[in-house]
Amino acid sequence: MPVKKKGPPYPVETVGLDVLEDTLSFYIRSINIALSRDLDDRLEGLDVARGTGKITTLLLVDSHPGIRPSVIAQLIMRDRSAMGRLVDQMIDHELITRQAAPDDGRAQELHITQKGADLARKVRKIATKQSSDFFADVPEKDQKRLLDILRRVYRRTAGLDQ
Amino acid sequence: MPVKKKGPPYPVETVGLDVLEDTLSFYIRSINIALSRDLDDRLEGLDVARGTGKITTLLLVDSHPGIRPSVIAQLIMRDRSAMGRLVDQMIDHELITRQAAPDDGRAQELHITQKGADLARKVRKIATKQSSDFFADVPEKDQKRLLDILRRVYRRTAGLDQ
DNA sequence: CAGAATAGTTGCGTTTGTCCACTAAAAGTA
DNA sequence: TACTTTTAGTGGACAAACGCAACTATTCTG
Repeated sequence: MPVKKKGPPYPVETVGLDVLEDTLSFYIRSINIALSRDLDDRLEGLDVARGTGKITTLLLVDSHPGIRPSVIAQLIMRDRSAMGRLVDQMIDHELITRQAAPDDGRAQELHITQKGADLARKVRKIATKQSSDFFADVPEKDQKRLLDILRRVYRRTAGLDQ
Repeated sequence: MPVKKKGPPYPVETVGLDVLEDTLSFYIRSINIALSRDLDDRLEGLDVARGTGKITTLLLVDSHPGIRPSVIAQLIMRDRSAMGRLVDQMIDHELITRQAAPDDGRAQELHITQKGADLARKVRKIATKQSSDFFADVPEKDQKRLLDILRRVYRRTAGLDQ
């Protein structure tokens, strides 16, 4: 007669996720957690840890000199107040500069600094490597597919299409 | 000679996302934001707003009577301390109960309450509907594919395979 | 029995984001 | 021109949530 093993009544590997098992939202949200942690680890001490916000802002300002905060805000799906703080922070770190827009007194234009440009180069490498490492197990073909689908969802959600 | 239009130097629709354009991480992280907001809206006042954590916990406790906090923690990718607080909160709301595990003095077993079970029923409906609404634009076939791929990534990340 | 590992708790600090109200400027309207 | 509405950005207050690290109590290993 086999001895009854100890251990939890429901070992992790065997637990069913109820309806979440088939829910895209659940997986996106869970993977997001792991993804963000992994990315943060790799950005250790780089003035740009935590959140998609800083990275995206840095890269956008670098590749679009004079871009406006409100435009970035929409792309990273944050409200203007959050965006403002983000900009403040990056200016403190001397990654970007802010100046009034010449043709619109309400708006600002953001520009990259030397330090920001240097960081942007590093961050590009890290971000792309991180993503490909993280999804390394996913077959090439599936990755492409995933990218296409998610890009579409993102663009629609951010209001970039139509 | 055409008059020079006002407006931002880089209108949102035309801004390229630099290397992020092809980075899975970026899309996952961005979509996650929209997804979470949408879900929170739909959970308005339901004792279970904010975070994948509460929903998953509720459903798991409901479908696995006696499940342990540490098992759930691993599935939702949180540390034990975060999980503990989550449990406290749900007990305060009288959604679940906690008791010592009979066979292991260190462990606990969680059980659903009537109120919790009722809520679980509602939440199942909301969560599945939310996900399918949100991804309604994605063709059925792509959704299946997405689900398969993401499920695999999740299971690997959460350490459920092997 | 001694040492290592596991489950859970608690305190601490940090960060992050959201809501709301407010200013200034520009655009629309008549 | 005068009036209204919309847009860009700022600042404060507030509320969570999360992770780390330290600590207790069990249990497992050898």
